[in-house]
Amino acid sequence: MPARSPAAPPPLTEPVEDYLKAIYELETRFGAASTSEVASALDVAPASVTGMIRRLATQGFLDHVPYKGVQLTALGRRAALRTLRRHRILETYLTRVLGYPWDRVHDEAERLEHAASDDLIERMAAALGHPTADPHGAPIPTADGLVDERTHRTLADLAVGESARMVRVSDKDPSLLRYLAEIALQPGAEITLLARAPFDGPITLRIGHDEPVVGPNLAAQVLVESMTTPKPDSETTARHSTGRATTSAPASAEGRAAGTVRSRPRKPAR
Amino acid sequence: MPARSPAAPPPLTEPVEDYLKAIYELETRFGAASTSEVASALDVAPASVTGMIRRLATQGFLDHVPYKGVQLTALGRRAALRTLRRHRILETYLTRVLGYPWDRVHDEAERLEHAASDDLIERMAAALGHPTADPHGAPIPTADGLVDERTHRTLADLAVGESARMVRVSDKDPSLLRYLAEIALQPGAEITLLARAPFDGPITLRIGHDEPVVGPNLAAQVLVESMTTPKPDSETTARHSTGRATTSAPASAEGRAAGTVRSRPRKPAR
DNA sequence: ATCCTGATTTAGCTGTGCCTAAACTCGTGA
DNA sequence: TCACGAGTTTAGGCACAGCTAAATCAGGAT
Repeated sequence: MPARSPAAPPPLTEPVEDYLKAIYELETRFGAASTSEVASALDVAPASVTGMIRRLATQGFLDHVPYKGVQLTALGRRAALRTLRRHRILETYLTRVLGYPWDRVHDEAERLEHAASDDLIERMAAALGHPTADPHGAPIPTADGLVDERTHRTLADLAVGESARMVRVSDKDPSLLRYLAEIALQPGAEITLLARAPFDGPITLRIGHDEPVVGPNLAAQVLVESMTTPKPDSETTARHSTGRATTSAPASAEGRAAGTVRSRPRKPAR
Repeated sequence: MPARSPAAPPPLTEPVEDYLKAIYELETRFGAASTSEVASALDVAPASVTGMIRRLATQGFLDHVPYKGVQLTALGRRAALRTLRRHRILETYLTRVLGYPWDRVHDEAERLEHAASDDLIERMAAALGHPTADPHGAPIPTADGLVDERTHRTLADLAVGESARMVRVSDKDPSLLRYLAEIALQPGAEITLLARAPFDGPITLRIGHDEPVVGPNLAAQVLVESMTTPKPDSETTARHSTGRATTSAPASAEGRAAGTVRSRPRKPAR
């Protein structure tokens, strides 16, 4: 066996990849990740997260300010994006090539992402024509770590009468995904918000010829974009042209001086 | 999350699957597996094998007679065959669908076999038309644990002038596989032994229009079968018809009474 | 019959990654 | 201003799967 090329980094363990990925996702959603958020994302005890975070910090994957939170370094972000790329390419492959329903790809990809080689992932990507979004609309990072980091409005933000195109939904809740498929609310779908009952009540949509009524809870999970372009491409196919994949690296420009952690812009603790 | 169906066995860990698979392969080759054979197959220290074997024995996967050897129980054999099925279907899929060269599928399958769900494996098998042999000619166990356990002669056993069809070679040595591909010595190939130099010397073959000369060492690793059938199918494709997959279970009929281990039929220790 | 040697097992230890229980911090509400 | 509680961290353990070194066993050679 050839003794691993010069400066090859030791491969990350499965839990390490999971932690980095989860922290990345929390960071992009909230601006920072707290111990308990990571704990509940990974379904482990908070004390376990503290331990793992200490190790990851000493290995240079993240900065940790005790009692404050955690933030990925460039190294950690690169590792997280690599895992995310694998996950999303796997999901796309399983759906498009092997006929998996979109509510069942997450768990499978979750396990395969740690076992697949870069070579395999790139072969799958090539077989798919280098897709830029997974079946749930999540952008696929490029091999050198660039992602489309645009944020989107949710279905709940639409005004009455407004139309939009469905962009994305989380891949983590199978029953939600099954329901969305039932009412044809999938990436690319055109939606018009017909009515909204008062007091955070149910929302009536038009999707094709159907007029499903959904709760505000569900609506808040569905990301949409305004329909400036007439109809770029509706199916889950190709999607080369849509000009995704912009930058990601410049996170270095902001508060990263030795452990600075920006407070997350969320509703106050209670 | 649904609380796992009634009597679902806890999933096996990756090392456990590796041990069972390795022991199965040693058993079919030698009739029994010794601690040191397992150790060198898995590239771990013999002491580690002793420890793992004890655990596997208490869990009912194998019978262990201290200082003598180890033999799989029906439970252990089923687990081993399940892993073997995954491995070989993965190898076949990677080769046929994703264009992997046959010398690089082993490592990839080795990792994926622990991560892929039964569902994924069966989808791949279906996409391949339920293959019965992998790219190296190894028989693929069926989902309910039946394998073609026929043993074969090796290329080294052929008489001068005899013809045969190449059946199988181990998937574990990439450089050997690359060389075999170079001289077109792959499953299905028709071979005639033209000459054999004395004193265990090199062997001259005819394969198509070429006449490669190979060492006895190599020849002993290549399994062949006589060409009774005129020419069933030569390529690595299909291979439905070849009537593989017979029984496997009846291993119970022989020396399995509480730890009986048949001594292996090999050349005496020195 | 005994001894030697190689194979095997035991003993004791390591690092991961998880756990619970207990101690500590921080920011807030009174 | 200070105490409370939610959120974190520390302390102490456990299971897994590996290691080395030392002890033990089996079986062939003397």
